[in-house]
Amino acid sequence: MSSPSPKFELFTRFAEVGKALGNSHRLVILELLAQRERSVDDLASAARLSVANASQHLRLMRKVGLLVSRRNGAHILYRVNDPAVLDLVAALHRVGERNVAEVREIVGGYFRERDALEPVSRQELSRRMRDGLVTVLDVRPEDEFDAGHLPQAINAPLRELEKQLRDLPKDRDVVAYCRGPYCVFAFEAVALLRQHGFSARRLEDGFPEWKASGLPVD
Amino acid sequence: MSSPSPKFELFTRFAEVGKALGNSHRLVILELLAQRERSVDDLASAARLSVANASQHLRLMRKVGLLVSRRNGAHILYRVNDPAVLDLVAALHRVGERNVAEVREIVGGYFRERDALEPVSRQELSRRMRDGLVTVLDVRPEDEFDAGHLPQAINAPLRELEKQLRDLPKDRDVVAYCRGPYCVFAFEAVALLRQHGFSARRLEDGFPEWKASGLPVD
DNA sequence: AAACTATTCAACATAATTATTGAATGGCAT
DNA sequence: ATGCCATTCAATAATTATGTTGAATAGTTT
Repeated sequence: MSSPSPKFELFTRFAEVGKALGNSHRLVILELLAQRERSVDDLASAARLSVANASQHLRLMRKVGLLVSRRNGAHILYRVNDPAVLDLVAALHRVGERNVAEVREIVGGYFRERDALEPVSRQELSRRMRDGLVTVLDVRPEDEFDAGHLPQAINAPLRELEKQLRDLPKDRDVVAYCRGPYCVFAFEAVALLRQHGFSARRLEDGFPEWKASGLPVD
Repeated sequence: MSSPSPKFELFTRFAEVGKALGNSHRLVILELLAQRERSVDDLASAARLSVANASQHLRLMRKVGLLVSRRNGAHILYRVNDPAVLDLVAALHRVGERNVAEVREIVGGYFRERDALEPVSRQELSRRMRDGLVTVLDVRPEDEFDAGHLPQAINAPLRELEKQLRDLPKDRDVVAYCRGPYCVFAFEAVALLRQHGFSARRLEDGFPEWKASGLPVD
């Protein structure tokens, strides 16, 4: 344990990964990239960052192994390549959610009031989909839907959801999902659906978690 | 997503947890506290930090929910209270190990050369312990052993291992473990045991992982 | 080859983190 | 109460992170 031991150097590398997770903009980018591959300027506008700044964040995350990139024509596309990264982000969210007092307030004050009912678990939704008893609604933007979604899911981005309501069968429960457990789209969609008389709940988390757990995707 | 949305604030909290993981000294402290509860000055000397500095690191980790503390007489004792934190640290190590190129070099250059054989998995060790075919060696310091260890394990801190060698049966395999997958003690112990003619391997990870996976402890 | 475009780099100002020092707090024991 | 000890706080200096700007690069398209 004297001077920089090999073990301490390892821990220094691990700490670099931690540092890379230590910025909210980067966590937003990570969530976006958990949905699908995206180019730098695409990400920059989605995360409301300058291109140069987004590029720097991306470079850092690639350096510590959270992301990989490839060239496609004029664009450089980044993505999350390692399922272990999704585990890591999920674990981070879990600890954050459970333990940070202020987070509890935000979760309680904003999210819970829009979702009196408990969310649906992946297993439960999977079972009810087999029985054909449920309408599955993907409320993410169309591009993310196209890059992969739950089987039988209907894409209904929030802005267009109101128009699509008439096409949904009223006699079936609706389960809405989006990017992940803290994605506001699903909460808003459930609120809107209930206003219009639907029996609606949200999936406990989002598409990346569904896919990572080995359940089928289209 | 306009201005500080509730979701972005949540991500800011998550990022604070990430930041707390973004320092190698704090990761060392976390590993120590994954073994057992410890006081501030105890930790400070174990991690080779000043007391004031250790106190600051501990306060930060407590703030974001990685640690909790309680008073015991004149001392304040810190510990890891939430199993989700162990998951998080494990996920961090996994990503770091898999993806950071320099880590691979360190692992390859230092650890692997001391451990030609593959480590033993928890399941394998558990099975062989049931069959009574193996000597289990806990090479952590005595205080950590006393706070909890694998059933039937013999405590042999590295410094005393050489003296204890004569008491170990030579006809049985030895499996050594310590604090976690990157704890040097187990590597050193295996090297020493092999020098003395034992058939020795190390457990793939350490005591906290064993305990967290629900296996029995003494 | 030239013009174009997406991305990265470099330099900078600002802000945050880190470790140190020494002082302050607040239980505990005499 | 008084002194003692472990811990925390406050102030500081050095280091590192962040986001902007504008320029450089490198690959594509015309």
